[in-house]
Amino acid sequence: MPTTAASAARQTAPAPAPEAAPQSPARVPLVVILGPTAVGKTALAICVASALNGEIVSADSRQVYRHMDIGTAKPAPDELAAAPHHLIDIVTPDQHYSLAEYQRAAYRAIQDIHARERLPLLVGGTGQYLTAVLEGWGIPEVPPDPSLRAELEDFAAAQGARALHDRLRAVDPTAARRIDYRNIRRVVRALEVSLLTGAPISALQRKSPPPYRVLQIGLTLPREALYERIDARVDRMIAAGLEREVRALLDAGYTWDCPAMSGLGYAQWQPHFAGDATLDDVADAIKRETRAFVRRQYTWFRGHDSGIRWLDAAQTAPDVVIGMVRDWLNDEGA
RNA sequence: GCCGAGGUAGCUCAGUUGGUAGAGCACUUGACUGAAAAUCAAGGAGUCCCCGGUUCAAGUCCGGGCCUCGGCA
Repeated sequence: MPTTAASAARQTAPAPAPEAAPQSPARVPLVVILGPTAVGKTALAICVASALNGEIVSADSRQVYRHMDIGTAKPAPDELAAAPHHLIDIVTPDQHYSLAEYQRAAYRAIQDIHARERLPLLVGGTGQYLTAVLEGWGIPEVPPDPSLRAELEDFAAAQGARALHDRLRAVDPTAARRIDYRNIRRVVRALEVSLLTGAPISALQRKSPPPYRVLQIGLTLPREALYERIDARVDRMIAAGLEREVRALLDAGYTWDCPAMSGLGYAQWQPHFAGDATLDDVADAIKRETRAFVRRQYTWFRGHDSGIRWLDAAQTAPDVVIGMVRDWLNDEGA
């Protein structure tokens, strides 16, 4: 059971090793390993963590869910055991998890690791999560209000997306200008903040960067090679029993409208279980949508690149990265 | 061999009474502050199977050819 292995790994608190311990208490060193899905971040991060007394803080919006192991490409039990991991398997698939909760948990995990005199590694492909942590986004303190959201969505369905957007423009013209009226989800969120606080969301969005000294390593591959890796990985997931995993989730009572079920590798099974798609259709859909997803990831990284050192995953041995991180740690204070 | 259907964007197809082509998906790109593996937007792309004919004008009509699929032999 991967869940147990993960829990065990999380609870293990290895003895501090002074070798890589940061000397400056004021500035927490943070190594970030980011990149598109399937590029090989997990394996690299574990090598670096093992070599440099590190602990991994996952920045993956899907690996937070328990019982979703194959489809989220969660680290295997032996990988979880090889280095402490945080923010994996922390909620059930029917729970709503959010950016704000992630950001808080990530800051706490990074502080804790630093307090243990170990090296925090922030590793993942969820660009928004990474950026919110690194840039210190001040996320408006307005938790989602499901009934208000439903009400606003119904309004859009009845009156049209334009009418909903008009309501936003009336209370928050700045946000209205930035959000496409057809993107109902974002219009709803902006309105939600306005209606619940009386303040426009655009006025509440601030940044206060955390006191970290950051090394960002971006792992990348040529598009074609990455697509091939994705196709192979999807085939492997299916061979490893992805269908069984999805069925088990449904049998456990989790429904298609659970937030976790919208993820790649899960949502694509719905037509198959309804009898409208073959297994090949499902595999094709997962591959196709994963390829589209990596393009979105690159768009995010390109637009939020504050000094990412990009490395070709096929041409960079883990030792090279370990050396790079070690040099960077030794440069501290220089 | 005969009968029928069809050959239009990478794929599946739509193209109204003839006026030099569209849709979905793919592909590429962009947005993104409590659903983000979500959600939304933009863009490039086609010798309309080939040859000939009718016409001011043919993806569209006529003739011939090639190819694919189905049925019958």
